[in-house]
Amino acid sequence: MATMKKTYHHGDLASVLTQAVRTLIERDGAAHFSIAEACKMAGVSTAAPYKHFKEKQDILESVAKSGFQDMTEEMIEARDAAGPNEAGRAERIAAIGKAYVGFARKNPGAFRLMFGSSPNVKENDTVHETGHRCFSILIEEVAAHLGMTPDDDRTKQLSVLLWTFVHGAASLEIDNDYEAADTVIDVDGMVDLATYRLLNTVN
Amino acid sequence: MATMKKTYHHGDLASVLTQAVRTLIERDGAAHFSIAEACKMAGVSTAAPYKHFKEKQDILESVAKSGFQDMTEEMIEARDAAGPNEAGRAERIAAIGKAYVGFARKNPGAFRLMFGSSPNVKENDTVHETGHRCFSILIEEVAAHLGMTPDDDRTKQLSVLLWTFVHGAASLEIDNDYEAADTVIDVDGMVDLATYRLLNTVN
DNA sequence: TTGATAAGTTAGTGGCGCTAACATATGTTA
DNA sequence: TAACATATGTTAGCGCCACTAACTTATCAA
Repeated sequence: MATMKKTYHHGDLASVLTQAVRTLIERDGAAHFSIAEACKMAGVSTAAPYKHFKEKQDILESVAKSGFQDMTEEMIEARDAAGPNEAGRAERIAAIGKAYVGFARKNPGAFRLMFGSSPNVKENDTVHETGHRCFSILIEEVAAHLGMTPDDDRTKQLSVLLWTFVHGAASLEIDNDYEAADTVIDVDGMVDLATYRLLNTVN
Repeated sequence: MATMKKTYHHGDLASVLTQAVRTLIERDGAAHFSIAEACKMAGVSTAAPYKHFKEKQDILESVAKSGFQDMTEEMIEARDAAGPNEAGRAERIAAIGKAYVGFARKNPGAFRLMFGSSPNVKENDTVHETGHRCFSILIEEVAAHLGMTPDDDRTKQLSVLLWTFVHGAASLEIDNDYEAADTVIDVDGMVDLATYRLLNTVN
């Protein structure tokens, strides 16, 4: 399928369109990209997408899902590169946080789409599930750190605390809001520091 | 001006439109509201706004500015209600953080507009300045807490650390992302806890 | 070979942001 | 008070967009 050309049928339009949209989202933002332009990039008419997606929203959900998959991969990779999870070591958790911010830095448009609510792509079941699996990477690591189960509410509460910080860091960085602080900001260093302080013993 | 009616000239269209847009932004998001609908609400033709604003973006900047003013007021009020700023007390700083989250909760559309970047309203000088003044509320409180000047970089760095957390909390809450954690979350309580832990001694 | 279906096309609709040309109200000055 | 300049409305229309209807062509299975 990938090598088909010059046929009346495109061959793999759904995934080509998803990729084109992802590119446009990084350029224009999820709110302002146009399907029409993605069609030009893919070399098809503006009506073609509607054979694969019911509406614009569906394409965005497809993009969000692929974003969550990429983010999960990058978090796992960063975690594994950070050494073992031993008592008192916060490096693996901090590495997950820095991967989270790193993903946002590289894919700001996708990041806003994945976590924003206009459009709200999270009500789609598969997007929701993919996002949930992404969050569970952090949950598992915090559970191991605390010596508790992933289901324990103390595990969840601490994970949410950590998530909140890195989400703020990612958001403020990609939206250029740190500029208001009039000082040089080392976001990764902040994540290290905040992880250490927020983990500080059990609640 | 406020009581004029039935005249050919509207009287106060700019501020009526700004208010209509702010209402629509809360309903549809800053990306999806339409000027046309705001015109219907104000009872004027779709061309009328362009006598007061060069383009859609200008109306959004007007909305963002009024949002920052409201947020600043609410932060000041919450801070003053939290008692004196004495050594070891973090209540005033936490109160500012909770007011930040509270503003976002009550005005999610305006909040996203103020801190988001699509559309980017912060390049407008007066918006930028109003936002800067808002941030300085926190800076001053942290400076007093540390016994340092607002200009000291340690003051700024710690302020940014605190801001990052509350911004994450506000964003995740209004975008319904905490749902992924599958547990009850007390955001205000989290802000208290995080403020205490992040303040913990000097960097 | 054929016939159902998948996946393209063109043409068109209604809504949008925005502009041009025009109309009317307001306020200043002779 | 008359008349002009300017501010602030109007209608009409452009080009772009999401999306649909009706049609055409390719693919695959019987």
